Amino acid sequence: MRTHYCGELRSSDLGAEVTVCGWVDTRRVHSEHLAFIDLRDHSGIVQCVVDEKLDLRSEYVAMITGTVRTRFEGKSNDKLATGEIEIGDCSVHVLSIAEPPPFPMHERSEVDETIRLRHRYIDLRKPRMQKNLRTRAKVNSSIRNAMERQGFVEIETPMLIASTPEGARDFVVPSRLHPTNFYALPQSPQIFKQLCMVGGIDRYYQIARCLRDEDLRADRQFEFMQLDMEASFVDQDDIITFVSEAIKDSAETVTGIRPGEIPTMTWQEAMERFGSDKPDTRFGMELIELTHLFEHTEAKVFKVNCVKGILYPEGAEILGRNAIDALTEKCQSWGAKGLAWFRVGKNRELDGALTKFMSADEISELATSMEAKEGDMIFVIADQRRVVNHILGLLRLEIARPPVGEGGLNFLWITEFPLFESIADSGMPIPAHHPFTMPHPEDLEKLETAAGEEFLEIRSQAYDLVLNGWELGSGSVRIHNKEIQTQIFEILGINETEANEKFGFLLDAFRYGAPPHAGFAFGIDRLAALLSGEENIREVIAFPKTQSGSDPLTNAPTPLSPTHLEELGLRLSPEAT
RNA sequence: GGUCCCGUGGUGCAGUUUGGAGUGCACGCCGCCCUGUCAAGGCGGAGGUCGCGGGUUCAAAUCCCGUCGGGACCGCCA
Repeated sequence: MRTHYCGELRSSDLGAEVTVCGWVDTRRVHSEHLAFIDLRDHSGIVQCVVDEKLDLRSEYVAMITGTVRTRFEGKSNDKLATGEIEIGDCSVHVLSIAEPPPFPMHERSEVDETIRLRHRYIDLRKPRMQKNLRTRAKVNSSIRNAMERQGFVEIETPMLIASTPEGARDFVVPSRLHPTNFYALPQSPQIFKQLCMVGGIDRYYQIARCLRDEDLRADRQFEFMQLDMEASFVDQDDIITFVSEAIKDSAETVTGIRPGEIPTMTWQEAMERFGSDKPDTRFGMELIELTHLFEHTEAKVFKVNCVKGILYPEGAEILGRNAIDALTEKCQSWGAKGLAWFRVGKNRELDGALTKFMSADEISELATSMEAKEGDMIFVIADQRRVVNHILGLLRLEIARPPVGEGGLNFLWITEFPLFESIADSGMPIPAHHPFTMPHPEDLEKLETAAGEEFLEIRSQAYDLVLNGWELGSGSVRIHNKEIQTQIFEILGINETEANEKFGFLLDAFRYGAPPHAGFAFGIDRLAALLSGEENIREVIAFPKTQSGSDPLTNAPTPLSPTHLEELGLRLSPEAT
């Protein structure tokens, strides 16, 4: 139908007879003898000059044929890429009329997201969504290229699988042919990709849809896409190299700048310095160790096994009493007992509610340790080390996190995650990743001797990729050795029968010759969002769900008809209805 | 499971603190005028269950309770 896209016409097209198709953006009607119609497609906008009487309204779909010509002297518009030219002598075919859109098409004001989602097909026409979805497509494409180039083979894995007990809550699908039985939708292709390794695929990848029935957030939807990969006869460094290549390629494709070498930090260091396993390293304000200052303190609140602080530069001037109270309440809601704060005055004198319980030495050493300057604010948390790091990590973000799109792209590998995340009441450790994660080689001995809390010190060969404080993805070297696997199951309190019930087919597969293998997966929605300068992954998803998991466009989820339920052998409980 | 914020013509907002007539702004919409605009301009007009329910009050957009929807976060997401 068309000869050109609207946004592509330039002075070099002068004199050409062109046909463009698109939606009527703004129109400036002077009379029945002169009207300016801005026609829009995904490429941009072009001004069409119409000199006949036409009823062309906002969002009408039109095909316009005319001649490209320069605009009148001094009438060019430098805000438009096509601003030098216009299409004159236009003949217009209205292809579809349109009701007025339910929200403004210009992007000068934010529109309520529910309304955008209810009419997503209109929202998608806007430059923002056009740009974001095309950025996302570039990310997908460059990831595919990078993986193919590195010898990875794209394998598709099933969506209807068996539910496994570990991990996130499954979405389930009732089986018509096997009443009383259910499929689960995959939380990830984890087990299948390991089976691919046993199957000699050597290097597997997939841009995979994953589903988890957990509460939604700005960076979490029920369904999301991951670059999922696994490789045989490789170690952690190989995986980091493979994934870094794909990440750098996609960032370069979008931004035009290739990121430098991605730094690595151990989990331990991340927790101590940033209070998070996904530190946002775009800004400092690191956690400072203060425990040793208060070994002999009289101040009750500091008589605990860990005291740390953060320094908010010029915070004393920025934060009033109300703001401090609000931060204190936040910290308490996160699980802190309280928040100690000190305003820094002249000569590093400290002013705060707790100074009267502290010795002069403690006060001056606190100010010195924090490298405080006049006008700064010191925040201190005292508690169990885990709690202190966690709360200060959250507080640091609350106070000083830069907006998305500022501070560059700080990719970061976090390595040496602990093998176990906590100890259950039963005394059994709970795995931090999954039970096939290979322990750190230096900690294999500890695995045999550890008891109680000591288990938490055992490191694993699990690693995360972080970008600007978002967890992009995680992976690990897997256990392929039967002895170690048995040992892990023993520690976790999973006996052979139970192990076979839960992961039988994987363990079966491993009996027939499993290569050493390792893998990774990272979230494409999150990567695409951050590369698009969006702080919400819904902005890079064509048809996302709301925080409560509903879709204002299709009204999903909806009830099933009684017939439908009956066919599936399902009956709704009275409490649920 | 929990904390916090928002809900006012089609859209975005002000009004809520301190109760007093659906009061206001911008955009959009409809009609008329207008031959160089580009967020066109001028004149006129239509459009409201102040999310919903209950309570307090002579009187509720405003105060109280509940509820629904949306958003941010904690928990959760091996």
